[in-house]
Amino acid sequence: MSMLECKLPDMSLRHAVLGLLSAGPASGYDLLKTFEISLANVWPATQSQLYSELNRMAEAGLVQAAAEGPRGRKEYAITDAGLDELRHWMTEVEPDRVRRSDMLLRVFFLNVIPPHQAVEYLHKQVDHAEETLAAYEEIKQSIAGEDDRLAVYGRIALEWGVRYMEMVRTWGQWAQQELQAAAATHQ
Amino acid sequence: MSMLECKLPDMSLRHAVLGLLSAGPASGYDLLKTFEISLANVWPATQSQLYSELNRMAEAGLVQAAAEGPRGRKEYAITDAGLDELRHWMTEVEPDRVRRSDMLLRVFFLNVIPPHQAVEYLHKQVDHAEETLAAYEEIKQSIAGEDDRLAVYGRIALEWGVRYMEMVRTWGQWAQQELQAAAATHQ
DNA sequence: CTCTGACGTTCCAACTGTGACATGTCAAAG
DNA sequence: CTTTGACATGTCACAGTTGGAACGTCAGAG
Repeated sequence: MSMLECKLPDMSLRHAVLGLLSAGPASGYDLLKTFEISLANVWPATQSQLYSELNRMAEAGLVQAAAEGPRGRKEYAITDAGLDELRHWMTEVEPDRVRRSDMLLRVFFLNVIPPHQAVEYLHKQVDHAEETLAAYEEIKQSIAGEDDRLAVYGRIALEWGVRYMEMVRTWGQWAQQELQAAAATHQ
Repeated sequence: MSMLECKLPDMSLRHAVLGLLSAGPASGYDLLKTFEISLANVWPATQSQLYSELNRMAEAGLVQAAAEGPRGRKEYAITDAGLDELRHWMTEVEPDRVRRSDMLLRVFFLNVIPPHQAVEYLHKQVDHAEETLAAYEEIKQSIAGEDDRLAVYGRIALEWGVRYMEMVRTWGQWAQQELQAAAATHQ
């Protein structure tokens, strides 16, 4: 009945951009690099998405095209309104916890393939977790020295990744045993 | 250069439907209920998506409209082609590991809010994890008796959820301490 | 008998995300 | 001087996701 019930779109990309710009002005190209390097595993974005979002955000007054550099480079800076919006999103908006996982979706249907293939599937997930874990541990070592304010939060996010991969690894190992135990019972 | 490089769309919804139908025929309405109850946390789907996907799948020969019930009810059954496609997806297609998380995205930008609010944010995540964990543990108890083939995989998926929530809980607690330690250092 | 609520399907508008294509600048290597 | 590759932005079509509106059936409660 009420128009208040309507749900607004997420637009987390917008907030990701605001977050990056809160650390200082940058061009679309700069932001793209940052997305590829440090936000790739949390909120990936393509170039086309980024540039059009920046234009929309400029129109909405959340960012300002601060300076024009060579090669048509446009440097954007966050505005006060943008900073307000970012803080509002950080503190007032409930994170969306629904997380699609086709890895886990497959687990629900493992009964359609023979048990040895199901075990193989789980084994592959463990392998992947171990590889990623090794990569994360290396990053962890490389940033161990820094102790500035920004590094603290980066380390906390990275730690999430480490613990997540450890979780997947032990879960996958446990699940394989579980399957073999079930196979033995049903022989 | 080559046309082989093009990436096909995911269509995991399609495979989720195939997976559900592999357990027996069902109508769009039935499937919708199953999505809402058991797949909600892994691959949510809306009614409009489901019905149109079912029509597309019927056209593609992956499912068949088996029987017409009362109230225009159309019961779909998986075909051999559908089963082949499901098995192919289970064993040959690499799961997509990119997982967007606006909860974790916020962590990257916690420096834009005062430390006490950052701690509060992490605390909220811990609370939520504990609540969800309690709900999962209850489900775990309720299905502890069954030991049929299907229950094995359901239990494995549920265990993932339990371990994930435990991970978030301990990570969040650790992160709060980390923040307080950092605040003390920089006083 | 009428109303309610569950059952059941279809269509549509809006937005997000993806990949491909188009366009052009500038610096450095050969 | 030409080519390569990084820099830099814009636009398009297509597919997936969401929410809502619309339509109709059937069983049971009052």
